[in-house]
Amino acid sequence: MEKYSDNPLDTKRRILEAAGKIFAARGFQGTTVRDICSEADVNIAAVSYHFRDKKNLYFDTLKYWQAAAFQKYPHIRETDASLPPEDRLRAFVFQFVSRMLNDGNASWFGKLMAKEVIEPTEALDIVVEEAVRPSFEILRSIVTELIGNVSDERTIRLCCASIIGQSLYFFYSQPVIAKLFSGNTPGFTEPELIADHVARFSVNAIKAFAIQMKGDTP
Amino acid sequence: MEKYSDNPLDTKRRILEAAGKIFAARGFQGTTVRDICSEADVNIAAVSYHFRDKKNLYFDTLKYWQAAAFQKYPHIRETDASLPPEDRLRAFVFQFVSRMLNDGNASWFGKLMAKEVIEPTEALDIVVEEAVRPSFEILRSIVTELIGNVSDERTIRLCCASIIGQSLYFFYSQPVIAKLFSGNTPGFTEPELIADHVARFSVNAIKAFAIQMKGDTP
DNA sequence: TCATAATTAAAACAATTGATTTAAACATAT
DNA sequence: ATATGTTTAAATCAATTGTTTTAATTATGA
Repeated sequence: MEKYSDNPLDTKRRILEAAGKIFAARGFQGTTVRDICSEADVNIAAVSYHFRDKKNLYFDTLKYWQAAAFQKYPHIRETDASLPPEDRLRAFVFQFVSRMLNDGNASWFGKLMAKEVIEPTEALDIVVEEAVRPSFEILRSIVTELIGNVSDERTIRLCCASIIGQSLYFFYSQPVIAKLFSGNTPGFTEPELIADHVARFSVNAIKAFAIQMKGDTP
Repeated sequence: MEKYSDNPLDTKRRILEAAGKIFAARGFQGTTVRDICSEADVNIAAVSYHFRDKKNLYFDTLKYWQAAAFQKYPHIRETDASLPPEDRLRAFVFQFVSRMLNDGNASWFGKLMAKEVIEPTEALDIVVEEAVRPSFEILRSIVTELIGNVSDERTIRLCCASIIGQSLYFFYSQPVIAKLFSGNTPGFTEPELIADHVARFSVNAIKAFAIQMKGDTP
């Protein structure tokens, strides 16, 4: 048969790569370790040996691809704080959407995350604490600056949710949108165009909020 | 053991009820026919007898609960066209969110739909054509009226997507939001409050759009 | 070179699952 | 009431799946 891998780490990594692809496509339940091992071109026993069991492999896969996604599309930097909040919001949405929509491997984290949100397992904690919360805190600071100091915590949170919700929709619903518009979907797939729209839409909304609230509490 | 059902239709319906609950909770792959039959308190063979196989049962379950959800929360009526578009948008979002968030059985359709969107099967067609498209058309007419006749089709679609995206987020992300805010989530679970926020946020955004576009094409 | 540990291959196991089979229980009509 | 077709019960099948076992292969170090 085949020769052993040149690098002992190679087998482990090949499994993680294959697992990302297949878990992302079919979910935890829909994936068999045989599928993964076949895709990775390794023996079935390698999963038990390197990862103990399927569930642990799933955890490690999630962490592996989360790291990959955030390495390619890191959180927007603190130094960007000099920019006006409108620009920072657009940059945030762009990073957020790119991290998931990015063609190829990096998008596997987004798909894994989506499945985890819709049908949570014990791994939801990882997703929330290491991906959702950091993003949310950054967004919160942008929205807070944008809306001014006239607003309460609840309003800020709702506005953040509105922005995240829009951003996610363009990712989640790709198959639905394709069917709905018969594939004619200009502006629904390119991260730049999505970011432009979501940022503009949301800035408009929040600025009007700010004006309305200033009127409420003169 | 138990006596037979009083009504011969009872068995079939009991299976559909149980299937809705369990498919919604665990997805197609994560559900076993034994689980469903146990929950429905019927014999395993009843599934083959009444629904041919598991896949067909899943289809019928989807249709059954879709009908139930739309019976309880129908599309907003044409007669509402007399209302201003702001009010109609709020009513739309309220119906849309209630249809999914509604506690108890009716929410099963929303959960089934969410899973179908994230991990599509052959049943995605049913979801898009019978649930998504009709809703989208209604929303489109509201947004068109709201934004005025100065806008192009693409902008209208993007605004519709922003509204649907927000609405869905408050449903999809209940588990994430609960973790993120440690269960302290006022305004994130009640359909009325969600509808208030989403409608206000979106009306603000769209009206500003309308003004900006009027400036673009004088 | 040889011994020891690490890694992989191949086969097998035990449990689960979708589906079927066979016989019994039921309802309905004549 | 009896016959006929319908529905359910219980057992069984065949295939799949996660995991383990055993043996072979490779790398490493004295």
